[in-house]
Amino acid sequence: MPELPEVESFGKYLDKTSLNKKIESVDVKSPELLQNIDISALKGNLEGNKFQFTKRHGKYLFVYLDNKNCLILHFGMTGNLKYYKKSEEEPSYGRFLVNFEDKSHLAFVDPRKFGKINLISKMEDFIKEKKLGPDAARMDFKSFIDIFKKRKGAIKPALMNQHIFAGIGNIYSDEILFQTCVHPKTPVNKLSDDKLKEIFMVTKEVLETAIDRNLKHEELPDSYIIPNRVKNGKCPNSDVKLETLKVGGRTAYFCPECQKEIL
DNA sequence: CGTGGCTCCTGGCGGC
DNA sequence: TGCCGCCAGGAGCCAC
Repeated sequence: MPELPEVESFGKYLDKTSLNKKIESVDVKSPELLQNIDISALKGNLEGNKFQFTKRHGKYLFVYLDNKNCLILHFGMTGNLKYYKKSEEEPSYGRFLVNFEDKSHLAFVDPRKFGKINLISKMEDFIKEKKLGPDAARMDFKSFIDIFKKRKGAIKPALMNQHIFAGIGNIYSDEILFQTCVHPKTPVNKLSDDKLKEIFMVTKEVLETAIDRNLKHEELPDSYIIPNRVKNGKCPNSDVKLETLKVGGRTAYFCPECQKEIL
């Protein structure tokens, strides 16, 4: 699930449910998710304090505490947040539970345990340490063009590379390439300036649309490839059967008619 | 620099 | 039904 638009939604969900409540206790059920901190230090930072506000960078959610430190959540492939009021509603695969004084709870749910939890005092330090590029929803055209003009490899892995721009993953990169009629293996240096500009514009638009629809719990537009990104799925424009390819180790779905390979 | 392969972990699905 | 292999919206590491 969690690429940039989903993480944006998780942030809004946390804002809506869990800010300014005193944290009574914390249950770390899967300590292996903790990266730069141990259980007691995490408890020491959270217990007795409150979540104040959230920020997002790429696929990371930064949850600021009133002690100025910041809890950092990464959702891996299957991470999610679940707020609930009664302990019998505790979800399966809750790896990390925050128990508030008002007896409600926020669970970090993650069946596959690819999620990661960090605690740090400065968001900027973390971004630097992880070498994350600018957030894809906030990138500007000039930096986009400067970076992509120098690239040589395939476009899809470049879009997914968190060191270039952060937030785009396998699913949304497929959408961006579908909307711009670009084959996922196209080398970046074979794309015209106009095409690069189009990719930039469409990236912004796709991310904004997905964020908007996520928040409203609405489906993506019918013209999108994502809802058709299933076995035997068809191109929403032509009814042609979608094909798959391994690109950068991930499965790309694309329309062989709309997205011709440039050789 | 860029790519491909492997790893972490768990559940769901299709095939035999 | 049971078992097996494969796949899954992430990302770090290593070898070429």
